[in-house]
Amino acid sequence: MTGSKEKDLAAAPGTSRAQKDATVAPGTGRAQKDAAVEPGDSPLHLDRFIPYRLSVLSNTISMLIASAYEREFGLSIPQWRIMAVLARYPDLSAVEVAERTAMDKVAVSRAVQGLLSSKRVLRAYDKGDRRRSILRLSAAGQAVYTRVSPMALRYEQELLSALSPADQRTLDRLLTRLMDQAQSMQASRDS
Amino acid sequence: MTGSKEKDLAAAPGTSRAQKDATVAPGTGRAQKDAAVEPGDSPLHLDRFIPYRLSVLSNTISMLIASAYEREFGLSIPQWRIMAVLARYPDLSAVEVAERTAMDKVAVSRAVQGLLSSKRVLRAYDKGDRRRSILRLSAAGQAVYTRVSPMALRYEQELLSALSPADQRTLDRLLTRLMDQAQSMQASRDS
DNA sequence: AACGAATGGTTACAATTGAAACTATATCCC
DNA sequence: GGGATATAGTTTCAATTGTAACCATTCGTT
Repeated sequence: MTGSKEKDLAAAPGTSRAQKDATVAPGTGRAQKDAAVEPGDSPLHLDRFIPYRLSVLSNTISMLIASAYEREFGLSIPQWRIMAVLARYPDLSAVEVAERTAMDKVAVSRAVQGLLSSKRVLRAYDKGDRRRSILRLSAAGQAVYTRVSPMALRYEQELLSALSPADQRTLDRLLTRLMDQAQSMQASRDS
Repeated sequence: MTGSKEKDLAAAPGTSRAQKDATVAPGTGRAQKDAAVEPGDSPLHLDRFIPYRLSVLSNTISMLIASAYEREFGLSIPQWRIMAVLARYPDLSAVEVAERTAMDKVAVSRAVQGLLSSKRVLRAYDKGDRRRSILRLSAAGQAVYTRVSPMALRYEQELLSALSPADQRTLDRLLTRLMDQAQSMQASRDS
């Protein structure tokens, strides 16, 4: 079936060959490849699309940081988030942790199980409401946290060092605004 | 086993009960809950941590938009990305698509299979190199794209409408800088 | 007190994703 | 020409994640 099926698609002359470079820097002289579509013809360009760029940026950063404390402490992102919130607010229940970490309760349950078995979190149950758990870092968990958190903050600082202090403050403000807007869009959809 | 195990953890007086509100607005007068930890005692506060905020923001937006074109066109995020890039650059191979969509080749392979079976993408093979595929939108795929992309752009606009035009330009600039920095951090780690 | 609804949390199962192995073709080098 | 090596893409298997169902307990109502 290699016979004659390709021809209608392998149309553009000089298309198939060429191209050794991975990034295809624009403006390299020969611009034949994209001949069929004028830039601007297509209304949406992925590289300019803010949701896409946010997603790629966020994934890049998360993987960068996560791989560091995964490698060094065997912590997953959910586990690390839980430790961070328990470090500041001990004795939260699982749902309270979920609210503060933007995770759902299933994710919290699973991550807590991991933290329990690695003995980094202790769990008790509320006397007055025996459904509620009461979570806090163990001494070992505290110790891990005091080593992980400076590392995380260093990564953040290194990232932000690409921005002037003024731009850093602006970023903070823009993120807050965008988050508010995103939440209101979500709320209006769910209404 | 409900006997006496909880006591060592359910320590803080008045801790277990109380708390009806989900968000625990700071500065509500009674600040007993967090008694054990002074704010500032813990070096890292998740709500202020840029990588965390980026992640939550990005996920919120992605889910918001994705659920729309999933519901209306049965498109997943990877499929939608591929269509967007093929709309602008027809006749790319799978790895070229991967490069332009920040996806790996396995993800592209799977998404392309979906797009092939829904007849929204056509695949041919390069005459000169029979490993290379040549992908482009079908007429039906084009038609879907011309309906999806304005929708995506409307979402983006609605999101950005929370920012002044000047702030929108600033956001663009900051995202570029941060992405460059993230990539250079990644590169220096892999080195 | 007793029944139905709500809440906290876990479990089970399906769908998605990631990593490694694999097939097929092409290139390099002798 | 013929083996080693690289590249394009798919498949396979394991791990992660999402969704729904599920206990247990508590609350609200009568």
